[in-house]
Amino acid sequence: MDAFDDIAAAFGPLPTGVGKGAANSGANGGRSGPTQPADRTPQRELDPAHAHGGLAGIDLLAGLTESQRRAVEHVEGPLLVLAGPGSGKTRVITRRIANLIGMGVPAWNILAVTFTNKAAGEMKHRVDALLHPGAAAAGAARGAAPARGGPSISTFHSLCVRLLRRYVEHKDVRALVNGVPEQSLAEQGVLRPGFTVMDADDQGKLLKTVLAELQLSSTNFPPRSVLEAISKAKNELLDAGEFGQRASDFYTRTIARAYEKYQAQLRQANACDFDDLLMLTARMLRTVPSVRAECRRRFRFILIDEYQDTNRSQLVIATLLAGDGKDATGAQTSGPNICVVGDPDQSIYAWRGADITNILSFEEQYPGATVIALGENFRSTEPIIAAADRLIRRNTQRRHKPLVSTRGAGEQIELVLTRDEHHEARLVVDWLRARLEQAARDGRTLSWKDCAVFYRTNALSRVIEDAMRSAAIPYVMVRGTAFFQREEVRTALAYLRCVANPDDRVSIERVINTPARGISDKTWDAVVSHAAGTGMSVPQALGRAHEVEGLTPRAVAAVGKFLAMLSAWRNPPTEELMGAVAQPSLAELVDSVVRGSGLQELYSKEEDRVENLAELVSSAADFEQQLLGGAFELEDGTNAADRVWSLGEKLSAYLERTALVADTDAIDPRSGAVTLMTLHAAKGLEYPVVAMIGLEEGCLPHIRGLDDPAGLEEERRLCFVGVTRAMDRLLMTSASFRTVRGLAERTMPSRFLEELKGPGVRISDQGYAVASSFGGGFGGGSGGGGFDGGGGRAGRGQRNDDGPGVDIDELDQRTGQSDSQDDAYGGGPGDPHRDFAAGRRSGAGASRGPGAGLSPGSIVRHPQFGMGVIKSLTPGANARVQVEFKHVGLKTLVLEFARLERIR
DNA sequence: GTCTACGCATTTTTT
DNA sequence: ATGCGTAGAC
Repeated sequence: MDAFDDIAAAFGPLPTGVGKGAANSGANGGRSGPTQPADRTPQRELDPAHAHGGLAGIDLLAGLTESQRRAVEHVEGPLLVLAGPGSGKTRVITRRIANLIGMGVPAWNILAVTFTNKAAGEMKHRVDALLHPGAAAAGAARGAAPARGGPSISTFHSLCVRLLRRYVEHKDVRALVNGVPEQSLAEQGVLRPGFTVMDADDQGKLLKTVLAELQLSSTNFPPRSVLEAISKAKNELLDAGEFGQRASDFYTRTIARAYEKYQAQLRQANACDFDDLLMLTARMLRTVPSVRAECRRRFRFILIDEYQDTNRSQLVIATLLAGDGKDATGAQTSGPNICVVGDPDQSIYAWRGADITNILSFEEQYPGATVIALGENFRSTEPIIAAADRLIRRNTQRRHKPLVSTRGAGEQIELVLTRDEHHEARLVVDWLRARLEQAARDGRTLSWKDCAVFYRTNALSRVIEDAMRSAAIPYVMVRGTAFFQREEVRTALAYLRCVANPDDRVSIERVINTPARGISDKTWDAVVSHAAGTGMSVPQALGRAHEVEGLTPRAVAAVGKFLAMLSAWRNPPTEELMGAVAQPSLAELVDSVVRGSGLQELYSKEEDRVENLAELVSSAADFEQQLLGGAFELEDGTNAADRVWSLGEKLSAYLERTALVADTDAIDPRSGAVTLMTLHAAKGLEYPVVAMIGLEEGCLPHIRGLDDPAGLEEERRLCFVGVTRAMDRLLMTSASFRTVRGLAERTMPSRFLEELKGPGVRISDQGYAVASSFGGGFGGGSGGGGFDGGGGRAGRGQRNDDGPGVDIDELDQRTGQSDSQDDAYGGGPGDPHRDFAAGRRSGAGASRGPGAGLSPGSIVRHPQFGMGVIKSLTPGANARVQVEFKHVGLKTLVLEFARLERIR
C-alpha cells in the first residue's frame, strides 16, 4: 500500500523561527487571547488548508491553573509534565497541541504518541474540537474545506508500522542485519512489503512449533515464559545473537536458540510481532541516518503520553526522533522539542518491560528541561484523594508529591468484606442500583454509564457479569480483544492474511484444514520437512506438493484445491469500463472468504458464530466506508478518501487495524451501561461511581507481585490507579471465600484496605451475613474501625439496620466543579471513538461524506449495480447523483446511501 | 482422515 | 471450571 509513500513529499525543509523567543514559556505570557498565526507562520508551499487560522474564537488558556497554562504555552525545548491523577493532563496536552498550531507550527510536524488506541482516538477528537470549533454544528456542510494535515496522533505501535511500511524498501537501510551494507529491509529479508503483524495467539503457535523442532519439553520451557523472555530481550533491543552472547547459563542459552529460530520463522513468514515493530523501528532510526533525518524533519514536535509506561525501545525511538535540538545550521537551540507527560505513581506496566527510569531520568537526559508538576486533582472528592494518598505513600521507591483535591468534601469510601464472590457481586449490583436511586431522589442525573466495576484479573468478571444480567442492569465489558479473538473470527482473519501475505505460514497452517478438507497433519508435516530439506519456504513447498514424498494423490489434489482457492481470492474478478478497472469491495471479499472457505457452513449450527462472521463482514464494510468516506487521515496529511485504494491495499489496511486495534468490542455509547474492566484498562478513565472488587491478598496485590518489593509496589500503584478513577463514590470489596478453580478458597483481605483506612473511609464486615439478608443498604460499620487481625473476621459480621438509602450524605453537586472536568476527561465511557477507531475523526468526518471528489465523468462502482459513469450531481442536503451503469443503465441515487466507490 | 473422549495442567495485567 | 493436547475409535 501505501498511504505513506507520500511522506517524503510532505517532508519539508525545517521551518525557521517558529516560536523563537517563546521557548520555555513566558515570552508569550501576557497573551490570553487567540494566537495569530500570520506573523509566525512561515508561509510555505503547503496546501493552504494547513494554514487554517482555525483557532479564532477559542481561548486556549481559559480556565487553566498557572502550571497548566505554563505547560500549554511551552513551545520549544524539552518539557516534562508530571501529571497526577485528575490533574487535567489530557486537557493540557490537547491545548498545547492546538497552541503550537496556533503559533504557526505546521500541524503535520507534530507527533503525539499515546499508549492505547483509545487514548489516541480520544486525543484526536479533542484536538479536532479545538482546531475546528463548531465543526460539529457546521459538519453537515458537505464539501467544506477538508481539514487536512492534522497532527499525527497514534500509538507507538501504529507509528512503527507506518514507518516500517514506509521504509521497508528504502535503499539506505543498513546493518540491521550484520554486515549487509546499503540494502533495504526488504533486500535483507527482514521484512518485505505487505508484511503482517502477528498477534499473541499466532506468536504462541509459531513458538510452539519452534520449541517442538528444538525438541524442548514444554514443561521445562513453557511457551509462555519463553515468549516472555524473548519479548523482554526485544524490548531491550537485543537481537537473538546479542541475547545469545549474554546468555551465561544453559537455560538462557536455550532460550537464545529458540529466539533465533523463532525470529527466522517470523522473517520467513514475512511477519513481525508487536515487539519487533518497536525494535526494528528503533534500530532503523539508529542505523540509517537518512531515514532518521527525514523523520526528524517530519516530526519536529514530539509529545509522549503515559511516559512512565514506556520501555527501552520506546525511549530509544523517542530519543532518536527528538534529536539533539540543533537547527538546520547546526546551531544549538533550546533543545529537542520533546514533551513527555506521565506520572510515576501510575506506572503499571513494568511486567511488560516498561522502565520507570525513563521518566525519572528525563531531566538528566535533557539538562535544562522545563519541569511542570500538575498536582491539583479536579476529579475526585477529598475522601478519595486522601485515601489514595495514604495508599501511595506506602511505596518507598517514589518521590512524594502531594495530592490535593480541589473538590472538597464528599461521600465516604466504603470498604466491605463479603462472604464470597456471589455475595460480593450482588452487593456491588445493589450498591450501584442504590446510587442511581439515591441520585434520582435527590433530583440528580446519574445513569448506568456513570458507573464502572474494576477488577484485577479478567477471571473475576464472570460472577459480576452474571449478577448484572440477572439484575437486568446493562453492562459492557472492556475486554481486550473479545471480538477478534473468537475462534471463528480468528480463522476468517487468518484466511484473509493468507490472501494478503502469501508467505504467512502460520496463517496457512491455521486454515489449511479448517474446515476439514482432507489435508491432515501428516500431510502438513511432510510438506514442512520437504521444505526444510530443499530449502524452500513452506508456502513454496505447498505449491510443489506433487514433489513431496509420501503424499497420496488425494492429498496433493486437496492441497492444490486449497491453493487455487487462495489464488482466486487474490485475483478476484474485475470489471472494466472505459479503461478503468474495478475490483470487488473489501466487504465482498471478506464475505466471499467466509462463504467460500466453508467456514460459514462449518459453523452453521452455532448461531452466535455465524453472527460473528456476519459481524466481521460488516466490520470490513464499516472500515471500507470510513476509509473512503474520509475518516482516515494519512501520514502525509492527505485524506484516505482522496486516493484510490486497490483491494489488496484495503485488505492490508484492514488487517493492520484488526491486529493493532485491541479494544474493539463494540461499546454502544447510547446504551448507558455499566462498564466492567480490568484495572489496567481503567487507566486514564474516570467515573462518578466506581466499585473495585477482589481486594484480597493474592488477587490485589496479585500473587505474582508478592515475591519482590517492586512487584508489590506496582500492585499498589495499580490499586492507586483504580481508586483515583472515582470521582464521587467508591466501593471496594473483598470476599472471604473465593472459588478459584473449582475450589472455594479462604482468602485474606488485601493489605491495601488496611492502608486506605482513615477519615472518610467506612468499613463494614458483612463476611458472614447471609446473602439474602442484605438488600442494598450498607452497614455503616464503625467508620474507621479496622479489620482486627487474625480471627477478627471470624466473628459475627455486623450490619446495621440503615436499610436502603443509608447514604444520607449528599453527593457534591457536580455542577459546581470547574469546567476542567468535562473538558479534560469526559467521554471515558461511552465515547463514540472506541468503535474501530483510532484515526477516526468524527468531527471533521462529517464534512467529507461519501462521494467526496466525485464529479460528472467519474467512474464509480456500486456493490450491486457494478461500474458506471457519473452523469450528473445534484448537491444539497440530499445530494443525488445520476449514474450510467454498464449493465443496468441510468439510475439516480441518493449519494449518502449509494455506497459508491470512486474508481477514477 | 476425522471426530470424540479423556487426562492433564492451568491461572495477570496488554500493544 | 475450563481449555488444551493426546490417544483411541469410527
